[in-house]
Amino acid sequence: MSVIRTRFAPSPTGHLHIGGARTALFNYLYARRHGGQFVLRIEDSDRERSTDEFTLSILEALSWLGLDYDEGPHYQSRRSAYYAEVIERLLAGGHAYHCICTPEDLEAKRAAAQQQGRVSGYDRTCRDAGHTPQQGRRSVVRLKVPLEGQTLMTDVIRGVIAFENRELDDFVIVRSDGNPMFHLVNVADDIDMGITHILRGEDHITNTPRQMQIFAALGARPPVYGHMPLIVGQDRTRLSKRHGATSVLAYRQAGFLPEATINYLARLGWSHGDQEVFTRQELIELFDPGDINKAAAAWDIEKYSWVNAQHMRGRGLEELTRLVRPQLAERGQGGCEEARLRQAVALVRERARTLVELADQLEPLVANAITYEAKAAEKFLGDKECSLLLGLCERLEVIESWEAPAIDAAFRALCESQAIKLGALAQPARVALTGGTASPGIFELCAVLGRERTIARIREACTAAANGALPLRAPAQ
RNA sequence: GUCCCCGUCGUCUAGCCUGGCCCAGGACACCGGCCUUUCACGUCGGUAACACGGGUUCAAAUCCCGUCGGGGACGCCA
Repeated sequence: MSVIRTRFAPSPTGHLHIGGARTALFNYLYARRHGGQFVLRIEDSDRERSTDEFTLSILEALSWLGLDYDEGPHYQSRRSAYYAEVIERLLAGGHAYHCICTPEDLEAKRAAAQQQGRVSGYDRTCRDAGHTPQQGRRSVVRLKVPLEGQTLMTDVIRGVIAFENRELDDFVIVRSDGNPMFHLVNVADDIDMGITHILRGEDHITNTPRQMQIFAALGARPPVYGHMPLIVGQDRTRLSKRHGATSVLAYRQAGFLPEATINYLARLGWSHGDQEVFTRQELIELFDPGDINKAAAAWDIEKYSWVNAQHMRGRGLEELTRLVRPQLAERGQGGCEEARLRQAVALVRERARTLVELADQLEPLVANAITYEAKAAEKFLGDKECSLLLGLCERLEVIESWEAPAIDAAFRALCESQAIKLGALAQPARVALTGGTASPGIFELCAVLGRERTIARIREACTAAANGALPLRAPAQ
């Protein structure tokens, strides 16, 4: 049994998107699962649309996801000599021919064919014309696909799929400018790089028989194919910007962890019994293309968030603190001392699903100045509440050890003396300290904030409220 | 239009190949109870699906046929 080799072959015409990331992931998992190799190949054969910027972005996204490759990146733009050789072989072997039909002619024929309900492919005008390249005449090279018979593809996900060869047209493999095209370079490279298995999107199903014809013409054995279901939006149409971010790196920005991302991506179309949360190692051990589903899967940010929360829980306090720092820094709150930040993280970690949410909740705990939700302030920072809060401050000042139990006791003592429920004091205190009505437990909150800060913030809030000078913020949605 | 793929709760899915254990299981979301100083977390419970129609069979989500619906591909893009 030879070594399994898979590949990811993105075209650098955009950032790595969700679908591409899952393709890369499955090929990576399959290679790792079987002790094979995972090859990265940049398909930049479209010089017009490929850019270095996108290549770098794709590389960065793969690195963030931890999809490390054993070989590459290979760049198609640097392999012209090899392709020229392959083209020559096809031409010499009578498997390809020069075609001098003009784009305008083809356009007209296509339109006519579609209108009449015929196969809209090339009508093979030049197939047996024996044209040779000539000075001053533009020609493309087409593959000579058999006119009869079938091309059978065995798909590991869908079983055998049969295509009538007459439905395949003599597609272009070399442009008139001499540059080889997708089908040709894709297959030529898969042969040269010894690729044994290809998992790719369902949108390639109809490309596969064409590519298999190139393998046949070159006398090479095609790899094992598996066509994965597409990832679609909630409305079941192809995923696009209007369904939310499609770029993987945008989700890093949104505070998702790479482990959670590959976990969720893997579960889109693949499953292992009832298990929902997987570590990278588990995915490698359990992945089997035979378990991939056939129907398209809808992208669901809610479930992704839940998976992310699960993975955040698996992280240690120290690591979570390290991960959230950049998020805080972006808001100008990166300077918090380590010990205090760590305490704050411990306090809010259970209530955040992403690093961004974590930073949101951390802000009142680490920032020097906060803003207030108008509605909350109006309801909980009236004169009556403020006098209560000022009374609280007096009690807080004399607490011996500034820790949650003692703070708890001070709150309760005041409530008892005023014959009010704890909530009647805790809620105003919460609003004064965080600017909103939702937060971690108030005693722990005070403890992390520190005595000075707690008392100062309450007093400032009361003064500002009395003067109608509270800095307001837009309500959280 | 032609070719190809797909069709289990709103969503991700288990089950389908090897019919009975499935008046269909889990998860997200949603609704309600508990916990509680708020919001979360947690916990307990609930609503909710085999696209439709024919077969085959003692028995079908599972096998066969058809219908309908959705998606993809039809480029000198990849």
